[in-house]
Amino acid sequence: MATGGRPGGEPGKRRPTSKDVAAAAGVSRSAVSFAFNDPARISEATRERILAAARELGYVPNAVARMLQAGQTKSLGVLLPQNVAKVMENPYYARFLLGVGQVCDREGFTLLLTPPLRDSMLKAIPYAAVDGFVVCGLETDRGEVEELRRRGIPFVLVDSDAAEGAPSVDVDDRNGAREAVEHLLQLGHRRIAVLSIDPGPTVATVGYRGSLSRRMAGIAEGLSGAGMTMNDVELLEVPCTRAEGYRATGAVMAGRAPTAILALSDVLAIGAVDALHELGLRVPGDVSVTGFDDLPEASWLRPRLTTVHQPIAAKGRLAAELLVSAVRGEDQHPHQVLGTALMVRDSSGRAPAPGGTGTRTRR
Amino acid sequence: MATGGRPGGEPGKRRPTSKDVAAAAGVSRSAVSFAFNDPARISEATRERILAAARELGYVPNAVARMLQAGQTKSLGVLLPQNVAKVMENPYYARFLLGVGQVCDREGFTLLLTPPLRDSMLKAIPYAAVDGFVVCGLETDRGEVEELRRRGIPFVLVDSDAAEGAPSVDVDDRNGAREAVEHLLQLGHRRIAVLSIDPGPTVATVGYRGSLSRRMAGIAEGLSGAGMTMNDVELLEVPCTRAEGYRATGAVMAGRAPTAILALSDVLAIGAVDALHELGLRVPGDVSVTGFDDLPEASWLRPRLTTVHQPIAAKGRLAAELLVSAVRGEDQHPHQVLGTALMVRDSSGRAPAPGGTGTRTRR
DNA sequence: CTGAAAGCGCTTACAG
DNA sequence: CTGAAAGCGCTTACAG
Repeated sequence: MATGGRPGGEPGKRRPTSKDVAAAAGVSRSAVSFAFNDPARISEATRERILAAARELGYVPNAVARMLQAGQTKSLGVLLPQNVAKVMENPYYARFLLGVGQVCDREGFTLLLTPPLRDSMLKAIPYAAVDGFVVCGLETDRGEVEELRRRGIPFVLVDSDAAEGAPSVDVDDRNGAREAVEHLLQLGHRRIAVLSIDPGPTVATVGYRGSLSRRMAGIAEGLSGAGMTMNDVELLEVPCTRAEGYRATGAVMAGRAPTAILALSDVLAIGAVDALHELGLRVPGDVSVTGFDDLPEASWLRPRLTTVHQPIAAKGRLAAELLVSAVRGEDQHPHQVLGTALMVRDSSGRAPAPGGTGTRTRR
Repeated sequence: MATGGRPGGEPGKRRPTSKDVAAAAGVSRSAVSFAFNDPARISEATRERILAAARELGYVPNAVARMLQAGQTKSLGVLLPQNVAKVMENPYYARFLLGVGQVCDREGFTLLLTPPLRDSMLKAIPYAAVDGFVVCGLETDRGEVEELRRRGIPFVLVDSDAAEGAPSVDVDDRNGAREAVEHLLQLGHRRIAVLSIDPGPTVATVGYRGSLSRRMAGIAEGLSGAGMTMNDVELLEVPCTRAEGYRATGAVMAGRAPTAILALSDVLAIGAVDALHELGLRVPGDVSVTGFDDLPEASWLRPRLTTVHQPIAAKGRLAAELLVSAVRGEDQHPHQVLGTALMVRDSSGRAPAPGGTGTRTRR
């Protein structure tokens, strides 16, 4: 429904209300309501008359009024860390929303996409007509979670830092990242570039947050097994798009030219592979590439991408299920962590002979 | 916000209302409202007291109540032809929603995804708290558009049959499909399979609708240039997923084995290419494949997909812009048609020597 | 079987 | 500068 007085189809016509229908059918507004919601309570004749009047006037009950009265919206909000366009550009979110959508479809909820308001995810809350929020990638400091909780609105945190007691769903980012590094190290790679996701401005003041911090920790852990530290890898941080992965890879290959690129998202890895091909380099012959996410696309590509699988849709599904429970006031199962797994495919291989860009064909 | 009494964070705590805040701060409810919406109207001391009380109680204004009173929701609905999970599985929609999202972000609207209710797109309308709808792929018969219009809710039709007077956005499907066929015919293909999107049950009773009907017409037109008709091609209709494209291609190659597959979506085409590779067939050496949409993925793949480009994001953007105009009661610019263009890339080539599966390597 | 009344939580002219 | 009152459009006990 639309609350606005101005219609699109027939300009100038105010949307009819139950009062209009009641008048047209010569009954009370309650009778109109019953005709729609509890047909058994009125005689068939009256009901037919009301429904006919409604059809005639183009009446449908106002959704907002109904929600206010019902005290529920039957709609779930997804509080996004970026604007809608950015999110939709990222296949990761399409997959995540698929999972959330499965639950919405099954439970009869509709799905509201809520981007930050004036750069704040929390500020968007009072403008969303929903029964609760799936909060994506909130860069939590305790304050924000506390604030969420104080408002008494059901919510589930995804890809954040687990805040004690707050229902949340994560994957084992640390383990996934560690496995990816170890894989590359085992293949003999020592000059590794980490193609990471731009953590935004807050990183300077508060350090890494959420999944990114766990992945960084996993990388450090993996490196330490080979006696290396984060200082021994080249770290690039870019927005999470194929184009940026492409661009950054061009830049890094023009410089210290690693033998392996460990990307923290498949989208970035895909851009990296393209850039390497464009430079006339073979993947994995000259440079190995690993991704993170295991998007469906990762195995469509040639070479098929070696990447860290995370159950994205399942994460969305679980988050939505926890949220629906919370909305219904059922018990909470606070902190859930789903597993990751390294998928070794074709984009990673042994490091080229040590010491050398020698054999490498540069266009 | 959430209207529900049951919070997720602190169970049992009723959400505070402006009345609670007013009581705590010792002022009237109007004062509370002013503190949030028109701070200049009250003294700084009072305002601070109110805001402090609100913070203390975890109060945020109820979005639904606010919408009801304002007569607008600042949110746009997308009326989907399928459930949310299905839609999110289709990269076409991700791209379309990207376009819609750009406008929402810019104009400060939030985006509600509304799947059909009991198989009816129209039935979902009275449950959506939005100012208007982008209606995707409605299988219009005049009745439904008429009903939409009578309800006085702003709407814009996308990928439907243009209904006179109803604002709508389409692409030139017919031309796109015709170009794809002509391209294959020019390359010498005569045994062509059309891998089409399952039109759903209504097709039996009312024939093809919307973009699908236009694409079919374009194909027929293209074929006629070579003295062929629809009877001379093999038509397969499957749900629009990569997996179904894969499956159908396996089936069709086991049968009459065309030299070209014209898919009516990139997702299907991608599945087709995979299936052909799996069968040990070369693309385009043994079989040519063309797609429709020109998803970003189409040019990531090897071979890069020959496909019909349609400006998906632009379509979403334009639809949302028209809708926002309608919501604001501005003038309508009814029927907009965006262009398509054949992108000839690497998945299509000359038909193999006529007459023969002879040279083909079958695993 | 039907109607008058209260109330969901907010905002906003209107008085003071 | 602040408060009491009406109203957004609906639903639902409660009387009749």
